[in-house]
Amino acid sequence: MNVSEAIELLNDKGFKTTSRRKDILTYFFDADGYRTAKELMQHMEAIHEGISFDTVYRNLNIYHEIGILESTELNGEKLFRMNCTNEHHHHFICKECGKTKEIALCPMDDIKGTLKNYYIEGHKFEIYGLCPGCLSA
Amino acid sequence: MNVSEAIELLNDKGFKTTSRRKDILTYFFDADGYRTAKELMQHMEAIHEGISFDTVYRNLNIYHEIGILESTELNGEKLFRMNCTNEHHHHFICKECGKTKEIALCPMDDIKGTLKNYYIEGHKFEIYGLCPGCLSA
DNA sequence: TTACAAATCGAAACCATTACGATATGATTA
DNA sequence: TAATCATATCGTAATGGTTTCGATTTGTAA
Repeated sequence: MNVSEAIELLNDKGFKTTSRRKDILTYFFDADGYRTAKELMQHMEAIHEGISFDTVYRNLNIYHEIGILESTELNGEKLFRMNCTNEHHHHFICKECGKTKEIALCPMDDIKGTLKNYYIEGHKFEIYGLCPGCLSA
Repeated sequence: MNVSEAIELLNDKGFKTTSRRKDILTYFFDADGYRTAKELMQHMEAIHEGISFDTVYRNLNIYHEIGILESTELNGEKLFRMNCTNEHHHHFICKECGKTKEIALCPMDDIKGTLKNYYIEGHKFEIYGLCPGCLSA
C-alpha cells in the first residue's frame, strides 16, 4: 500500500487528513519494514515539535484497525509496518533493521486436520534473525 | 517436567528451595497450560499473604532461564507453562483456559532453503483459539 | 467564512514488569 | 545444634510502553 492509497482509505472511513497523519504514512512507506512507536515518535518530533504521545499512538491504532498498518509484538513492544495487501503470508523479520521478507508458505494448511473439535481464531508464524544486508555490515 | 524434577534442577543450578518456589512449581504443574504472572500472583497471595511482586517475577524469570518454564507473549503480557522437555514442537493455545495442544509439525523444515544468506535466530509459530472443552462450555 | 466534529496537545493515569534497600531464611560448617 | 552468610523475600518505588482526558486547535462541509 502506498501513501495516497492509505489516505484514500482514511478518508473513506471518515477520518480527516492532517499533516501529522500524512507524515506518519510517509514514514512507514519509506521504512519498508517494522518500526516501533518509539521510532516513529522520534521521527515525528523532528518535524513536528511538541507532538504528543496521544497523536502517535492514536493514529497507529487507527491505521491498524482500518488495515493500513499491520502489527506484531516483540519483547513487550508493538511493531508496525505498511500492510502488504496481497495474499495471506508470513514474515521473516530482521531484528537489526526491521526489514521483512515474505514467507509464502503457511503451516496452517497442513495442520487444520489435526485440530478437529478446536475453534481456530488465529495464528502467528514469524522468523527472526538478520537479513543479508545487516549480516554483511 | 514434574515438581521434583524441577526442584532437583533448581538445586543443581545452586538455587535454594523455599516454600514459595515449591508452591509456584506446584501451581504450574497443576495448571497444565499457560498462565500469566498475574494469575500466579493471585494464587500465591491466597497461600502466602503479603507475597511480593519481586518474588513472583524473579522466580518466573529464573525458572524460564534454567528451562523449568517456557514462555510466550500475548497482548503485551508474558505467559508461562511447565516445559514440555521433549522434541522441538509448537502449540495450539486455548485463549480461554490456557491449555495447550502440541503441534509436532515445524514449518521451518520446509522454509530454511528459502532463506539462504539470512541468519535465522529463532521463530515463533502458535495457533490461538478455543479447545474442545471450552468450546462446549 | 462560519460552525462544529474531529484531531492534537500536555500531562496524568495505567498496566505489566523490574529494581532496590532492609530484613528474613535456607543450607553449609563448626 | 548453633553460628554464619549468601541468597531469598518484603515493601515499595521506579521504569517502559501505552492509554486516557480536559482544554485547545484545526480540517472540512455547509
